[in-house]
Amino acid sequence: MVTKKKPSPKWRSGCPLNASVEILGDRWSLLIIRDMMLRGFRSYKEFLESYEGIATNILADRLRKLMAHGIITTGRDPLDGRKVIYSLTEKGIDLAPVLTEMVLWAAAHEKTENPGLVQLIQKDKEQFLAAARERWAGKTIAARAK
Amino acid sequence: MVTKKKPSPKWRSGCPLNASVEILGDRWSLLIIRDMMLRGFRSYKEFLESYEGIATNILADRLRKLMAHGIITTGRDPLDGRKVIYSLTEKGIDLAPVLTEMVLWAAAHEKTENPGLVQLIQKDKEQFLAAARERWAGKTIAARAK
DNA sequence: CAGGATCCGTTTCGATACTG
DNA sequence: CAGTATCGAAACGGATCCTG
Repeated sequence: MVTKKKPSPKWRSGCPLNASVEILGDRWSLLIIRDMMLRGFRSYKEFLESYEGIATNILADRLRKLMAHGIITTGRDPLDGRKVIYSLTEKGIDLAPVLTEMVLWAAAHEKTENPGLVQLIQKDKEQFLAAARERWAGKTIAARAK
Repeated sequence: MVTKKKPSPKWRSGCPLNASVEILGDRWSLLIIRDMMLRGFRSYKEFLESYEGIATNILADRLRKLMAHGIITTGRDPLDGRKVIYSLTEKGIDLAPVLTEMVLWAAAHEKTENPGLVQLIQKDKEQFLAAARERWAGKTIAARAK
């Protein structure tokens, strides 16, 4: 039989978000970004042991995709050359407002976890974002100094 | 009836977003919400013909899930009793800030589509959100008044 | 005809085992 | 520790069928 090939330019653009939904519309990518941004995770092992229980191949795949999209970078821990660490890029850090709004929405409408963080964000959103940005800016530079 | 066999308590909670990632971390749900919020889509047919090309069973499934999560409701078009229309609930409308931040992020970092809308949002985010909220509040009430 | 439900071949995901 | 290989399970897409 003649097999129809799918070259997979399936996601035609034309409306906002069409391109980014590939990365933002994925559970694991979202959770990895959240864990880096909100919990400070940086290593493969930390993500693996995160209690969502991601599989090793899926984790590797998503890290690869996030790198391909320029949202994270990889490098060696400057303090311990054996360890591989991941860092958010500028583009990744810029997702903080998206994550923040998600957390606020979830807190308002779903049963909320970690009310402390939520209250902190609610109290001063701008300051929280600035702090997150600064914290990550330093780490990114450190990681880039390979 | 269809798949009702989903106990799957796989998603343990403990950190913000864990509960909501099920809906926010799904391509199709995200696109449906976007199409309702930004493009004013309301009917099954409109979603189906949206150029992302969703399959009928997938669309029906996602609409069901969005309803189960209380993000949309269904009802008859008050102007045409034969038509089924979907509306954002309050909870759904509250996703506007999340969508807005996503659009801004995508515009800043991916090749941007529909620059007009993006500029509109950038110019006055708060006013855009207020307008969206008001527009939908009216529609929701109209849809519920039947 | 709009709004789905059902069946089925294909693609992707994910749990586990294994490796440098 | 940081991943790859494998392989069954689930999701997807597409056509078709059903119901009001």
